[in-house]
Amino acid sequence: MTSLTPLLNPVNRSRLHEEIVGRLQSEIICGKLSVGSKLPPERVLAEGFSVNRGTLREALKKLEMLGLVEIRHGDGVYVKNHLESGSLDLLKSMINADDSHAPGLFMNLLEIRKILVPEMAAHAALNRSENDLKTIESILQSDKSILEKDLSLHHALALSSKNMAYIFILNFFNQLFRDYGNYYFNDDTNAKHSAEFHCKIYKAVKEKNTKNAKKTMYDILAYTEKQFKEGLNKKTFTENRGGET
Amino acid sequence: MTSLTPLLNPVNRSRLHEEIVGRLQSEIICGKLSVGSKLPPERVLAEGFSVNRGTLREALKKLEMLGLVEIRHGDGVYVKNHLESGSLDLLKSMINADDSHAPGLFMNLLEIRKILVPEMAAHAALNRSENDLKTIESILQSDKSILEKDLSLHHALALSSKNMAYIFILNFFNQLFRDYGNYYFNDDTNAKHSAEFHCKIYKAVKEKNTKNAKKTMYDILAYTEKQFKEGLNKKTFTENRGGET
DNA sequence: TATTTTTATTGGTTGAACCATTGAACCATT
DNA sequence: AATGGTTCAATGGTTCAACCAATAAAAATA
Repeated sequence: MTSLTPLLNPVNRSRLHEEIVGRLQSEIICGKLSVGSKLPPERVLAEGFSVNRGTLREALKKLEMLGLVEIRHGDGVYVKNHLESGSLDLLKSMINADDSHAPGLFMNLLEIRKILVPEMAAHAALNRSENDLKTIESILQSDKSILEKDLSLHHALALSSKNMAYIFILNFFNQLFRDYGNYYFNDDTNAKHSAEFHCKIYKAVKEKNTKNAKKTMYDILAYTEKQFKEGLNKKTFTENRGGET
Repeated sequence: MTSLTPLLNPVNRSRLHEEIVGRLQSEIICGKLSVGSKLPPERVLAEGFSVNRGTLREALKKLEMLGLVEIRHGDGVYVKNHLESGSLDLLKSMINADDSHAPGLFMNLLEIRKILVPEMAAHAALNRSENDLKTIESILQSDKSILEKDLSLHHALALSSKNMAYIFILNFFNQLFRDYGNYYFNDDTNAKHSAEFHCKIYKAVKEKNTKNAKKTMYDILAYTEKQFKEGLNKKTFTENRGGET
């Protein structure tokens, strides 16, 4: 199989409770369900959605984890203020669900990434072991796609930093870029820039040069941000998901 | 009620599926369940835990959201590499579950907070509206506890930054400090330091002085980090949770 | 009025079914 | 041998009908 499968997103075959999560999520976020108000009982909600109570409960459970509702045994389900209790996963959820706000939210994330990840690179350069270095080497020499290389490299740097918080936050970014990264890497100029970046950052980490690691990382992220910003003015956002190994 | 309820952790009245989440979570993280391996079928697992299948499913759903397993319809449930796919919520979960690693993980988070939140403060100073300023004022003049004031203030700054990513990441920190913050604020010297900080940051934001906002925030976070670091050498960590409005 | 007891509501759990998807084995065609 | 279609068993997804457990509100009691 060659590269004849350009934009085959994994078909959106939502499980039933996911559908319910999506609907309630948007109603909570847009304010139709006011903060602090009590939702109808599970039995009523289930009936309303024409769905079994167990299925509905799985949806509520997910909404609870996203920080959108609070479930109180014996009492009811209450709408929370997502601005006060929403989780990072909710942000991802919002990007995937709301086309009109997605570009802005995405740029918000790139902004933060630009602050955090260069610092991570510096820590990686400082704390990396010999094994970490070998791992990075083998990633760069592998025959994976440029996107996969990039994701793996970032992950390896997170591991090298020896800070679990970097690792988990980076997982969040990587999950996002696994969906939207091709929008960037499909451009040959961008791919070339990133390939150069891979070499530079490897060198900096090898030499334990924290300053260079930080600056190298910052430069590529700033470049990436610029490319996304320009691109997002032309096309709609969510149609850029997916495709190609 | 005065200060006679110092260390009453919210009684561990785990809902049944939470108990299961906890057990599977620790088995996955410690490596007893190897990455990529398939879990027994739901029906078997449920029997093993002496629990209904629906209950077990709610547990699996949560593990899926934490990035610990992948559920494939018609196939099975597979263990994922939490270092590659674990979410930020998992980090919180680990801190609450694993006493021996909690201090290290907590310090990891403080490290990142020290990088991110000063930048957020700068953005807040830059982008704050008149309304944002009034909100901050009323928070500082309220009669809430110093901890609650601190949490509210940070939230208000996040809102002022006009960057949704800051808001959601800050929610994460706030949820953590709602549990462990009293460990810091119960010390009068610390409380005094923070009260001064509140005034300083308010002034900086009012004047739209991004540099001062950033530095003021950095200073208090560095101080906080130092206090936690010293404190954690003396006592065990999780016994410091809780208590007191 | 304050406290205790009762009751109705509501989330949590259970058990037994059936539906939908997947992967593997098997078969047929080429 | 390789490809594509068919069947079948395993497994997650959903449904239904109960019952248990916690809560809040109402009623009874002191």
